[in-house]
Amino acid sequence: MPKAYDPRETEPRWYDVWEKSGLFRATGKPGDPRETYVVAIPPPNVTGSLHMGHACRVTFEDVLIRHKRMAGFDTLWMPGIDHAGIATQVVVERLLKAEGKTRHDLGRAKFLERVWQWKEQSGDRILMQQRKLGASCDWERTRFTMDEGYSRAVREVFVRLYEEGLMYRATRLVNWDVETRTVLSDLEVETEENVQGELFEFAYPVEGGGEVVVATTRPETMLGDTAVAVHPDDPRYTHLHGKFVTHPFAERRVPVICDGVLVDMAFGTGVVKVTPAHDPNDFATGKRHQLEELSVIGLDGKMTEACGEFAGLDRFAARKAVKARLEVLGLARGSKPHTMTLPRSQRSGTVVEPMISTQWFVKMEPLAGPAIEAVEQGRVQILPEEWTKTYYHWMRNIQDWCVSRQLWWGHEIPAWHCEDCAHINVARTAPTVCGECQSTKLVQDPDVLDTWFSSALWPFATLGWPDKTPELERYYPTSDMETGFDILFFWVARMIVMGLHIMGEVPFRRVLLAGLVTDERGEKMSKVKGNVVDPIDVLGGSTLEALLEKATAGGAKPSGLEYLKKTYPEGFAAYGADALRMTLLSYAPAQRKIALSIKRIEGYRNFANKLWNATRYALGKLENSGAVATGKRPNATALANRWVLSRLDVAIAAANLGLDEYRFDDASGALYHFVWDELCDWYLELSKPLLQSDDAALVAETRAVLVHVLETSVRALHPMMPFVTEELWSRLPKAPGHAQACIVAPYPQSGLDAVRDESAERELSELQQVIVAVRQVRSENEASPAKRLAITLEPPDAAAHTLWSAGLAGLAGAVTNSDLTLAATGTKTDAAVDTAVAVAGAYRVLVHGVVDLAKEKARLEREVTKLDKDLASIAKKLDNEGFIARAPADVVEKERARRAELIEQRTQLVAALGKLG
RNA sequence: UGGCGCGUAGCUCAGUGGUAGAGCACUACCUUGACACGGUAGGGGUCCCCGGUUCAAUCCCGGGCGCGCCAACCA
Repeated sequence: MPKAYDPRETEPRWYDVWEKSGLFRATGKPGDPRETYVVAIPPPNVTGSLHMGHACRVTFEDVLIRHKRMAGFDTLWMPGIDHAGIATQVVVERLLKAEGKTRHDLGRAKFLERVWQWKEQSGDRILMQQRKLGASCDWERTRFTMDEGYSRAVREVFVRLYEEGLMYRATRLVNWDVETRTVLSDLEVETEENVQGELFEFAYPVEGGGEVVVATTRPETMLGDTAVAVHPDDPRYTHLHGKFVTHPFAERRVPVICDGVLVDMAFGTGVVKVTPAHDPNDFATGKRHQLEELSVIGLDGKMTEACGEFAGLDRFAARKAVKARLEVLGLARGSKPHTMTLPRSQRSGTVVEPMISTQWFVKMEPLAGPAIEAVEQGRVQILPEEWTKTYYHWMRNIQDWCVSRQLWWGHEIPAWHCEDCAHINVARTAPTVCGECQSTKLVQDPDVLDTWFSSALWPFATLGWPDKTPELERYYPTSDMETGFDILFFWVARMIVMGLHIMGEVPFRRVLLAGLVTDERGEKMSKVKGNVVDPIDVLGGSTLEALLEKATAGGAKPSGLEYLKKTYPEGFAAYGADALRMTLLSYAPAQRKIALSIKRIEGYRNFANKLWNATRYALGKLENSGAVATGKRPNATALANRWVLSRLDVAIAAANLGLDEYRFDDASGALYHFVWDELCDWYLELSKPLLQSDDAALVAETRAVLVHVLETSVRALHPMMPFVTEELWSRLPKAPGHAQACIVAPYPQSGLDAVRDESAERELSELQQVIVAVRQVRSENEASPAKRLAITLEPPDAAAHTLWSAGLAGLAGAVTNSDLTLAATGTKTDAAVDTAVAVAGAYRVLVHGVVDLAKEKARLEREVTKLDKDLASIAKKLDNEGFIARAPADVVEKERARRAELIEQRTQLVAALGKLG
């Protein structure tokens, strides 16, 4: 067995074994008596390559699944890929652009062929990358949101909603992305804050003389102004009520209206230009006053025919031109800087243009009610709980959902427009004649559906709905939905809505929301910043040169490259999937940010190596002994053996609890600390003298405990670190009839695989205190651990004496490399000048032959200072009458006992100090 | 403007009404037969500030300051 663990060899080998042996598969058999546990993966975009966010999803979900699989559930982890409408179309259009073509050159059918072609060649890449992280999905069930069956589900839901009056077509002011030329839902619009813009003022001449000055950040929209509004109570403008102003470019009379909702008297001039066709507030105002909605910006972002001399200009060019013309006409009234927020498209980044357009909408209010109720009643639990408030807030203020998109790549809308009577025929299959006029001139709606509309059906569409499949029967509702909090509205809320409405049942029992993975400074990873850490590089390692090259290719800024050089001067070692997984798990999942640090990954790489070497040690000690892990807790009599089983029990209990309650940090932390701080630091050290004992029964017991504890620890860690644990498990000697592999071995249970033994813990902690005291003296006085020390130990009472004479004395001597003499109970040895006196709990430890008296004095003084500090804080309580009178009796008693012990310790140390002079 | 959250060691973060923790970093010593991807010992904190409740507050409550996210938004 090599001295250091190398994940590069182990990981692909075991993954292959698991997958080929069918160990990831759910049975799917209706008769299987096991309870089910189901997770539907948040499907990554087909355009995507694995990033840290995905790695986080894969890790968390794989941990959940592996834990439940080992715990005996019939587990199904449903994998898949999302067709990602806009993102994918943009990528393929970019490819075409390189060939000097647009999608319009190809036409719709040819273009879609190209997208499918592209999907075939790159679609599986991310699935392969998920495997590298150890994802134990049931791969044979992999679904794509544009599969034939899935499309049927989408169509079915659309038609049903339409039939129920919940899907409707309407002309509204919508968010328009002029770059990709499609409508966006409210959620796809992001606001850029603190943009420095200008507030431009100009005058409208009032009919019959005078003028009113209005202000705007978008001068070009004045071409579509169909009113000027003042506040009805504004005394400055009462003379304008009922008047008209003249539009300087169009031959148009524009009415002055009074509107208390739109106008804020205190802002600007108190007069507002009203452009109903291009502003949400103005749109609402227009409805209130029956104003004309004049569209002046076209879907292509250019000014429309209605704009006269400005027609055809790009919206931003038109802004300049309008301003210039107003200057010429003498109507400009200056401008001032203005801080504002800009709505931008999440996809293209372009400024979103409010436009009047006819689109398909889902009526959300009737659907939101049950979705709120389901959470209120606990049928869906959201963790961390704080998010439920956010969920309610959004659901209670819900707006109708615009679901049509002017794209080619996506689910086609199952609606056919009649060219003769304009009737809209919504149907599951293409109709041949119009249901209204029997005309055969039917044209399918050219739009596709919002990708999130199909995603909303994910938990049941993946299981075969609308067919009544056995899978659907067995695995719906799913168990946990684990995902990033950033898509709570986009996806989770909509899945709950659709699950309840279509299936009549929640889509999952729990929602587990995780934070965003950022770089170690807490900054979002972005190609431009150059701080993207590719999970695959972490697994297999990468040089700084390769990292820089990749960042450069990704378009990183020079400052980003500097950051890379500074932060990762050595590049990455091959840390392995287990190390990355443990690192991600070590952060509290609910944190808003998971600030991933490479140093931390290195720490868990070291942990994997620690576990590897603990096993290496054990295998050496077990060789040819016939000791095997039986899967049953061995009987233990020796203190160290009882103790390690007790500590293992505590760790197992914490691991199970943490895994059940979405506290992966607690679960992984408990096992990490058990393995490193207790198993390796204490038990393995104590086992060395035990295994050298002449007592054959003791040696046999210790071997049995050693192999059991290690094998159980490995099983307990498996969900988190599947690769190294599978490898070690395969090497550990096991009794016949054991499980096929660690991945399907039973998950350890508190009380079964280990058992709490409080007296063993108490007694061993005394041993630890004594050992630490000796080490402290050694470290302070005589650096060399090679020097053998002579020690006298004074036990506080007869019981302690018995314990130590029964074996602890030998252990302590062996571990501290010293000859330990156990003093008779009640002896107070008069310490010689070269003897250091240490106090370990109630024990007095005398270390003889100490050379450096000055250092020993310093050590004692430090100890006394610390005791004084502790005593002062206790005194503050015990001297307080209120504390004695009102604090619980056991708390008071505890403080008194502690004070007594500290005073005794102090007395001992002061006496020792006196000896030193 | 509203909602949610955060402020704890140099850094990244756990945590609790009664003794303040981890990982990394730091200091000293140690290549001991599992492991230098290691061991032993050690240094390091006004738990953001001000009030209140309490015998006792880092924790609960109120206010402030700073920061983040989400939602809304004045042309």
